[in-house]
Amino acid sequence: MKKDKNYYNHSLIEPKWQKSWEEKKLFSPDLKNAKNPYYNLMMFPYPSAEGLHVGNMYTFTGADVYARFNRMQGKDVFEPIGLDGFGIHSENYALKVGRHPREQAEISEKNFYRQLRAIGNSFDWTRTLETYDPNYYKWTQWLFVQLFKAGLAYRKKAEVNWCPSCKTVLSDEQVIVDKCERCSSTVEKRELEQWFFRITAYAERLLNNLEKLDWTEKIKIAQKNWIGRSQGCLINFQVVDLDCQIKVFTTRPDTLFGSTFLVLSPEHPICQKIDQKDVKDYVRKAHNISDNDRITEGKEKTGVFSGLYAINPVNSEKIPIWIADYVLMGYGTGAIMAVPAHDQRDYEFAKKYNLPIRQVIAPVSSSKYQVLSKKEEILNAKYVIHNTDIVEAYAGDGKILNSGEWSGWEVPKDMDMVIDWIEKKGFGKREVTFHLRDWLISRQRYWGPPIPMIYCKACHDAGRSWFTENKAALGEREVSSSKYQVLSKKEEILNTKYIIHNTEMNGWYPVLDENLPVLLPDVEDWKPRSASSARSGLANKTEGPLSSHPEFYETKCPKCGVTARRETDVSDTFLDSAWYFLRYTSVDTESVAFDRETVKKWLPVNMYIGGAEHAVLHLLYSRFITMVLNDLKFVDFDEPFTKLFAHGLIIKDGAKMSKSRGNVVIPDGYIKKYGADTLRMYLMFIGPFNQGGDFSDSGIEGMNRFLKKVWRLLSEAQISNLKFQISNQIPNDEFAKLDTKMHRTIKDITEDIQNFKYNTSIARLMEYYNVLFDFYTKYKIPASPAGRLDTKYCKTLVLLLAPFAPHMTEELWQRLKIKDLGLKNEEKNHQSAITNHKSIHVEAWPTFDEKYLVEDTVTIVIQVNGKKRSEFIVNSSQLKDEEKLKSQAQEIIKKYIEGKTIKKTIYVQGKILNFVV
RNA sequence: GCGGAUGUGGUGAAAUGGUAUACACGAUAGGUUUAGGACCUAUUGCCGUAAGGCGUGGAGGUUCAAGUCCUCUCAUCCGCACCA
Repeated sequence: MKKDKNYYNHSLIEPKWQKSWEEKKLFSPDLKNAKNPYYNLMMFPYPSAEGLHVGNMYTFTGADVYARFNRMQGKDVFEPIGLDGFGIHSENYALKVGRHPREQAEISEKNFYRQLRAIGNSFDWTRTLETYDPNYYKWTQWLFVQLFKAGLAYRKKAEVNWCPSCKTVLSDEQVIVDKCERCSSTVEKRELEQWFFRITAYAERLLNNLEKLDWTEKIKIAQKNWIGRSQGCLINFQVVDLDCQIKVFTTRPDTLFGSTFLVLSPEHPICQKIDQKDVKDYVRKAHNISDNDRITEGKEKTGVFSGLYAINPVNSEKIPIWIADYVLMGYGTGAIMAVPAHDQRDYEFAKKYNLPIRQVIAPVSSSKYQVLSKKEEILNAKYVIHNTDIVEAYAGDGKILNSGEWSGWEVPKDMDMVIDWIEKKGFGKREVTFHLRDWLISRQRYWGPPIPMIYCKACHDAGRSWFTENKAALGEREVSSSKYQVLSKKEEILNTKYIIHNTEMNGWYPVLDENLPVLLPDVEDWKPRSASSARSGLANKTEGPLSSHPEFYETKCPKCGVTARRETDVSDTFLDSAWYFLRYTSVDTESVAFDRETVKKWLPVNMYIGGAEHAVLHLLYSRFITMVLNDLKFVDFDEPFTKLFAHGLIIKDGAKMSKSRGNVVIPDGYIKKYGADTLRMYLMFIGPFNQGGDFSDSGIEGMNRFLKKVWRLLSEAQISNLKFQISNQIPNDEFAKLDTKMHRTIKDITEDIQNFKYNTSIARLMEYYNVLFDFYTKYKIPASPAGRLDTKYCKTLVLLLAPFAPHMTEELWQRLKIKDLGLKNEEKNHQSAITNHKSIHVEAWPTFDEKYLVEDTVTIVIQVNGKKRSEFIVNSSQLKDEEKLKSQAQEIIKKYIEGKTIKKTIYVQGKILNFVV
């Protein structure tokens, strides 16, 4: 490449400013005293070892443009960065390359921070954090203890998702259909005793708060669906000849008369008690197949008759109880009342097993549903109808029939009428059910914060637990959380998700605060172990690598002082990231997790930018943890992120970048060749920031060309002190045009950046450049670019460009401030000079004036019947003179309207003149 | 099945109900250059010599005027999924 004097040497200039900004702490706000705090946060990355790819760079740059824009608006912007380097994803990579996770973390950290510096973001480099740093995870463990003491962390034996490849349990949110979120292995079901966080206690609040959040709508919808609130009715069915009731949950209590059998999930407690071979076989078989197989086996329903009957409380009918795996234990009560006429699944089941079908809803006459309504005999049937011609269930509205005193009612929208009736009779009650389940927090892995809990067998045998000694504290908690209540023994059996403080908690004590952190020991055998090799201290078949290290787990009971055993599982990596935004404000404090005053000043986060893939993972967990901290009076807000913007995804060849696909694009090569500014702008130009796009390097040359053009226009080709002379040769209206264009550009770009429409912002910059270029080319003055730069037109260009191309604009800005520097220095020195002048990135963002937005002349389009036929230019002052414009226009388009009558004329001021003929 | 999104030139993509394709990429021609690159100029939705016509996945509708609003429909992508 030929290097003339005007050559923009990005490889010299970019590192120069990156170093300068960091050294001067230009982007490190004074957290205690900032007047105008603005917390601009991008979801922190987990440092994959290939390094930062352009997908990461895309999202970070997008967030950075926003931060820089706001900083120039006069806000004290805090844009921290850190690494989410604990957890399965990092450990799996370490496994792959055969390196110890700690060693790999060091390598990744170095590489990632190097890359993050090279992209030129305005990060606060004085306040970084890494989740695997003991100074950080000490407080992650502290947080766990807080949840435990609040009764929100508990152990229970439950059917959990087990990834055979990662050799650990997973939370519901980490199972995608039936595959592990990390390695895509099919997950298995295992009955294990595990630590859970009681996020379900916050289900209602997590749902209701959504309304007040200024978040991307689709994320709110995803959370809403995941929480999955449904309102309905709990109904008790007495089991015939047994002192036992079965509770079912239904959202359609109005169809109760049509319930002709009950169905239990194979995991339902009652099923375990039935001593009947076919039942036992079925239950065992159902247990052994994965959820996905249940679904994919053609959806053919299977089941078995339990031999038991129940009484339908509304009409005292004796109805059979069946067991079928289409009923899930994890939702509702694990038992349903089947209404085959009005539920498709029940219908299919009834058809297959020849069970009675009774219609109790008559479809409204306007309904598309024909099959039921045309059958007179069905409508008139009194009671049980076997195998009628009904071909599918009808789930819509209509009139209730065959239902005793309900017959003739319209199907009520909110079911209040029906539920009130049921409650009065006393065999059921109003109930709300959620899809959300408790957060399974333990992981049988190495690379995470050890769960800071201690199990003491002596205390266990004596029936002691932390709770037995702290009942009072806990009681308070129970009152403050509406949904959280201790159920009776009986309810526990039927409703396993609410098992609280039962014997499983006996013997458990949290590690004392002064003993935190529980350090993750440096062990050689850190790899996940197969179940068979696990040494069993507890009843668990499946434990993490730390369970082979007595020097780690052997400890003293905080209560009675005898030898006790530490928990050897580590916590889920999503716990690490559920509170990091708090820690950023207090990375240096050693006495608390976060400084309350600073947090109060800076949080909630003003703008959180991140990927939509975290809709039900990180974002839900962070909200939950914040609510807990709010309840425990550690923070005074209960939502962590006021605004959330979901950016798009950069894909490559139509697919998400991933190492398995081999389509990961690393930015380093592009940065080396074109510079970070070019790549930043290219990425931002691909499309709207919330849409992402396909990465191809075809357009990158063009963007580099644009930046070089700007540089050429404004850099000092010949060093000169010539001032810009306003020459008489230049007509005044040329300046008026420039002014209009400049103010228009400021307005458009300001609005576009606020809406994350970076692509059109850049387009406007290019247009503006083109106008300036034409102007300076046409008039060939001033003689020197240095003089050009010192005009408001060019300063504005540089300022507007600054958030996108921070390095080049800084260089230009500093040259402007030291115009004479070049006279004394060689070009080389010039490019490496750092000045003490105010950085462009803290200069004021240009403002526009409405009065300049009005143009002198306007083009009016002439249409005939809505079709464009011509146009003409009118002086703005004449726009109001409608009659004159009309006659002018008619003259112009004479040939189109000759011989026709004008029926109507529509004039849109300054835009369109439409003749209807 | 439910929910969300997206369909516009050769490509990435613009368009408060008001000139469809801004801004780029690519392509073609010319200039400049020892050559290549870079740079500059012009052209570039489709059909047509032209006049003109046709064009925003498809079919209707509302309107003086529809990419935009309404109804139906097709395709692709992404969530969730036997949720009672």
